[in-house]
Order: sequence, then structure tokens, then C-alpha cells
Amino acid sequence: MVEPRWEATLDRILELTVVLNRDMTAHLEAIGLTEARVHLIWELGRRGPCKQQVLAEALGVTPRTITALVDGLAATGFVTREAHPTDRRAAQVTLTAQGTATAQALADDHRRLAGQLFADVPADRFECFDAVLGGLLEKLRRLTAGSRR
Amino acid sequence: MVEPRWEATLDRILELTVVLNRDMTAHLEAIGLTEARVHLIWELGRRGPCKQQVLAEALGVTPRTITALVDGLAATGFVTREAHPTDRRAAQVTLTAQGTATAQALADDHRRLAGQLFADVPADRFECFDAVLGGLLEKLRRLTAGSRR
DNA sequence: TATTGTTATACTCTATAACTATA
DNA sequence: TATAGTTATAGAGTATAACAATA
Repeated sequence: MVEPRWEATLDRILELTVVLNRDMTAHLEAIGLTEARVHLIWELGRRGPCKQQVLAEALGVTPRTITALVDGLAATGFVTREAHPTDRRAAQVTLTAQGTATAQALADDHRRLAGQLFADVPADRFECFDAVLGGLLEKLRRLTAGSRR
Repeated sequence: MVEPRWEATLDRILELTVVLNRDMTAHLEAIGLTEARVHLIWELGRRGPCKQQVLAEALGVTPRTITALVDGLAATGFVTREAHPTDRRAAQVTLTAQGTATAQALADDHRRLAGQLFADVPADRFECFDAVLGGLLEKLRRLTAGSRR
């Protein structure tokens, strides 16, 4: 049996994903970036200079898609694509100064948003929320893992 | 000052959105639908037969996008596009039997997922989670409302 | 023979602008 | 004059398949 409250709460979670997504997209649009491109910048920031193959796996897309994303980011000055130092088949993608500054700004925004969301939540409720959230994530991971081939 | 725990929890929320999205997309792909098309089917299910203009506002996209979505859904048998009974400029979009069945199946999935996620969460923790979640949504709505022109 | 990335091609979602038919 | 929807065009993200260069 499924209680109606559960459905309402799932709806809220889904709305949260929508609102978060809209917020982020609007924000990114203002600085001339898209989600996919920001994702690439983010990974480059974490990993340092990368082969495109590595980025393809990190983002979960095909190499062809990485070619297109890097084309766009290079044309707008966020990354460079250069010859890889040891593997002459490969390209090496590196953040420019502008790209690094952008990655830093994104990290700052992330921190600021976390503060805005949670600063006024009492510690005990925060703990509870975090614990339930962790449980949901685990369940979801198990569900989706099960439905993969 | 921003506590590191807040950032970790925000990360979990973001991961939740990613996992939920991936789960849904994979699921929809299996029945030959995309998110945008499902969104349209969902709204049609709630509202009954609609003018395209109404759907454009409901989905927050331009009329041109609705034309494309309805084209696709009509070609695959989920909806029909017919002359509007009273306004001869307008088209009326209606779910077919197949579309209605799909809308029903989506609602069932939604209910089932809610049960899988929350059935084993104790009532008091569920209350707490739901309350905090509601607070987050409100804050986010206020934040995004402020950044709109 | 296997890997890396590109070219070629195609599909979906989305947008703006110009236009037609109707209100 | 305003509204409903389409045609035309464009751009982003994604995919598969064929191919070149290199390992």
C-alpha cells in the first residue's frame, strides 16, 4: 500500500530538481555557458589536464560529444586543445586562465548556495534530513543498478 | 561562514537529481518516449484535450516547440491533433487510447517509486525530512524569483 | 590489432522571426 | 489588431558508423 503523503513528498523532490535545474541553467546562461560545458569545466578543474577519452568517461558521453564540447569551449576561450605530451594519437585539454576562474566561481557559488539553503536549519533537523536523504540515494542507486543491463 | 557539511548535503541533493533523472530517462527510452514528450502526455492527462497554446504555457516552451512535440507524439500514436470545435484557428490535442494507457502507467510508476523510497522510513523521520524539504523548496523559489527580471 | 579522435550524418529539444488563417 | 499555429532557419547536445593516425 502506498500512502498519498509519500507521493506528495516525491512530487516535492521532483519539483526541487526542476527548480534547481532552472536556477542553474538561468545562472549559466548569464555567463554564456551550458550545463554540459560547465560539467566539462568542472571535471577539468578536479582532474587537471585530461585526454578527451577520460572526459568522455567522466561525463558519460561518447568521444564524439566531447569533440563538440571542446570545440565550443576552445572557441570561447575556456580551454585549450593541444597535442598530448606522450601519446601522439591523443589531444590534451587544459583550462585557460578564464576557465580556471570560471571553475573557481562555480565552486564559490556552490558554497554560497549551500549556506543559503541550510544556514537557518536547526542542527538536529539537518542531521535527520541528511540521514534520510542518504538512505534515498542508496535505494535509488540500487534500483537503477538493478535496471541496468 | 559555510559549514562543509552543508556543501556535502547539497552535493547529495544534486546527485539525487542526477540519479532520478537518469533513472527516468532510461525508463522512458525503454518505452520509446523522451522527457519532453512525457511531460506533454502528463499535462494532457491532467487537463484533458487542450489547445496547443495552453500546452505551451503549461510546459513553459514556445508554440513552435509544441508543434514539434505534437508532431512526434501524433506520428507515434500517443495523441491526435484535430480541429478545435469552437476556434477554427486552433488545434485540439487529445490523448489516444495508447496515450491514456501510457499516462496511467506513468502515474502507477510514480506511486510505486514513492512506496519504494519511503515505505521503510519511520514516520517521525519522514515528517522531519518532508518539513525540511518544504523549507528548501520555499527558499529556492524565493531565490529564483528574485533573479528573474 | 586496439585506441584516439575526427568526419559524416541524423535525431531531439529548443529558440526567433516571418507568415497564414482566423477572431 | 490580436491570436493560433506553421514554415524557415539555427544552435546545442546527443548518438552511430566509418575512417585516419598512432600505439
